[in-house]
Amino acid sequence: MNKPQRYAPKDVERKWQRAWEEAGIAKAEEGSDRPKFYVLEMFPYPSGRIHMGHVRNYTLGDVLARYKRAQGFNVLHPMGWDAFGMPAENAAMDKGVHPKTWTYENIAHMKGQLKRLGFSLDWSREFATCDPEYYRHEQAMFLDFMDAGLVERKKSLVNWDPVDQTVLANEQVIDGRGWRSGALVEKRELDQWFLKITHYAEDLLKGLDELENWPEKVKVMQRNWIGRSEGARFTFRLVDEQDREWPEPLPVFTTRPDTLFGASFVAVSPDHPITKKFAEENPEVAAFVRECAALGTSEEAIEKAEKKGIRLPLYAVHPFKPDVKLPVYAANFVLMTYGEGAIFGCPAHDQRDLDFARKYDLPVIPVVCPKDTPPDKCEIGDEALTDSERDDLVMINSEWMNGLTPKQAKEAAIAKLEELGIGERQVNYRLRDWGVSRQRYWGCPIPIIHCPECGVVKVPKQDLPVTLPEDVTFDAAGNPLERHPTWKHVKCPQCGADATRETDTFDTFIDSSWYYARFCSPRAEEPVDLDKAKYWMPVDQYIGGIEHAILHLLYSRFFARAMKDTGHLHLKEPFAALFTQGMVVHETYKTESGAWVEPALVERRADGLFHRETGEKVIAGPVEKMSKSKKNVIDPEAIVEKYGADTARWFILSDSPPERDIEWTEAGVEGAARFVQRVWRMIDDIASIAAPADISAEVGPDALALRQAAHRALAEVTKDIEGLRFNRAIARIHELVNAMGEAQRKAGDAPASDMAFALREAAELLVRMFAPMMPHLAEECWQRLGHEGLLAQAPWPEPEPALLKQDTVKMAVQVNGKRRAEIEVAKDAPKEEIEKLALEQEAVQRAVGGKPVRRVIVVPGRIVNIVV
RNA sequence: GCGGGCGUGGCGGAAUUGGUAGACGCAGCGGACUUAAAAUCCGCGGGCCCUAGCGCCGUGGGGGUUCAAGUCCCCCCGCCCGCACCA
Repeated sequence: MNKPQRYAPKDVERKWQRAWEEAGIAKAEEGSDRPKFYVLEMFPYPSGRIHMGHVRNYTLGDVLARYKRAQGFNVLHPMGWDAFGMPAENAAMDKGVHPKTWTYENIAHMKGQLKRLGFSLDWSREFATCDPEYYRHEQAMFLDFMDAGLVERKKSLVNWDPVDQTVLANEQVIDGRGWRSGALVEKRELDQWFLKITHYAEDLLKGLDELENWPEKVKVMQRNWIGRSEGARFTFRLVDEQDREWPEPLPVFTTRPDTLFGASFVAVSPDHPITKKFAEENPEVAAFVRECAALGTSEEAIEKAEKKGIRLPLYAVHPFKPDVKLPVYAANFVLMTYGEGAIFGCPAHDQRDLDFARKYDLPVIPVVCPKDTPPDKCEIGDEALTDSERDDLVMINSEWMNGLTPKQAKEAAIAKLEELGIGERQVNYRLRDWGVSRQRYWGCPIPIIHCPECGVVKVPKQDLPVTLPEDVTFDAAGNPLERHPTWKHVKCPQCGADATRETDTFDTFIDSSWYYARFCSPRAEEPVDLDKAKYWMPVDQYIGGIEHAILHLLYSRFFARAMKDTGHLHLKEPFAALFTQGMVVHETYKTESGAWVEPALVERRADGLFHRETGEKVIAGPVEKMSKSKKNVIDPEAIVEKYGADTARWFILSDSPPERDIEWTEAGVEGAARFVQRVWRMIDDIASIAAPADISAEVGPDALALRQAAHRALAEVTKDIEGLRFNRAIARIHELVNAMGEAQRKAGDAPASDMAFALREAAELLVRMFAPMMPHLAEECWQRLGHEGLLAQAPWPEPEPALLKQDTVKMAVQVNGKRRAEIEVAKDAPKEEIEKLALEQEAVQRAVGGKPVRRVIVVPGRIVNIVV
């Protein structure tokens, strides 16, 4: 046998990548009548370099894309760039690079990295969201959304960074300070654009039930986020301390109208108009409002804040008992943004109300009581009785509702409120409208002009896109669009008067809320070519990180609905199946002085870990998500350089199921690299054996066993890929390679013709089944095996049914549930025969020990259990 | 607090509908080859025991259902994630 050459991934991979590109293997076919499969991974932000999370994400998608292609599907597997966002502006401020330059350079670099990983992406459909050619459609759709009543402009409180002169997202406020400037963040009221996602609250909630191939976890998170609750809205009559009627009645929302007879106070939000009114004339109320506002910024403060309130000189008249007047408070735990910003307090049956009542010495009147407790014994201590669904509860102290269950009482109370004409049944949602205005440069300009005469005017569609000016500066705080000398000064398209452009840009989440649809027709004159979308949409498999469980995925579902209602799309649910992959994690390292050390600088010696350069002792810390701050980052480019793309792909698919976190280890990668070499040697070896093209001669037992192993592995791997269980598929492939190695060894240098055939057949099947995971190695092996043409274009093999059938099966024999022997029987052997054979076993006889056999359970193909 | 998930060797993880627990990989140990090393190949590998067996125990803990439980039911413990004053 000639000495096999080491497989050299670097040259080989480049060669096949070029071949694939020339053959256009990844190009989705237009106008095809084949069934389609749209596999999409969340597109990356072009931060500069790809990271291991990308490698995992895109490898998962690529395996599926290649597999589906081989299965005969017309596969759409596109890639683009989520290219607007803050880091580009930060780079501009830090390094003086223009955001556009920075972004497009990053894209070019990362595209090269993705290509070197061998992902079969249809690059002809590529776009970046910062291309005017992309965002002009976003602007056009926004105008259509306006016409459809899905856009609103209103004042809203924002986090304002006084140093950077910009609005911050909640996530960018850390302990009340701006994450970049460190300045104390202020609440400011600004005019903002909103998309009315609440219009679809019910539909977004209901739609979740249809998404069978979404993780339950994500659906639950979205359900909670939408936060539907059923209850009643009604109004209190208010009177002042002189018993004079207050001009405006006070609306409140409650989910517990059944507990109305237990009400002992009414509370409004510190931001409520009533509170504000009293704050104007009463300094104590004003102080209280300020105190609450100050507390509002830090999340921890909210968590631990004590229930606090201040009396307002008002009383609320109980709707069912006109002679009862409830004191009105402004209270810190009542949110202006939910419901009506006002509540009635029923201390006996709500924990917050109870805490509040104990503090201010308000009555606690139980109105719900367990059936078996006498009403006069029903007392509330420090814990409110909040249950209302239990059937063993009855209403007490509630006049005409006494004796009803809380459930019945809810209905009765609502009916009464309706009869009195002061309230009705209402459904409330936690979901708020989506504020999309950002005071930033590097985003999609909002296509609006403010005219002193005409007010808000839409930019006419023929004037789109409103493009970003490129001659901007980043040397001052604030929005560069705001201070640009000319950009914002325009004539009103309606009356021609001097007017100003909207200088806010869109939240970048808008960009990613419809890109999946654009990929169907990336160069269309319309946002989406409906004919194309009708073929390609929905995305059959969407893959990405769990961190987008709510925002991106909910916004996308909203956008699809809004697009449908404005004629830009034909369906409501863009992603038929969702897969959320786990993170790539790595051990962390620190020196004894506490400095983080990157893995590349850690040297493993017999007596511990040491810093490669300084020689310091290094301590291994917990395994955590790769992050720059902890320096536990492995650069994919270095891995590809050292081991090749296939090794990286193989390792990241091995061991851990894709939905779980995977630990990146040097040893693991080495193992994957060894496997690549082993496979190559084996294929090279088998390729040099002359094998018959057909097998008409007698097949011996060894050859048959190998054939069966290969075909079974194929069947298993096919199932596993189909179910995205790539770690299992890989285990099956390892098993086949082990079996082949054994057969090879047994057969020696000159195998008989039946074995030669079996080896070659196994080799070909092996190569074809790992091809989606290690496509370069597969092509090289395919060629070595004498094939012409690309494996990437070959169909998926099918196992021969005859070889999947087993003639005999091994069955365990248990006595009283304990395994005592194993028998081999014909697969279709009758139960009686199996039973007889089992009882004949020596070990079984010993275990039975002459005791009478009470029962024998035979599960054909699985087990025999003898009960004595 | 509410909701979701998880708990299996030294580690990552397999295990069909309840049917031989620990597939496969990593690390480890032993051996072959070699002057030596690397590479490669082969083998071993849950725990316990002065009883080494035809033994006993074993999937976070306790109980239950069953001929049979990692898997189903009840209770408890621990960990991870999400939401959190939502009336």
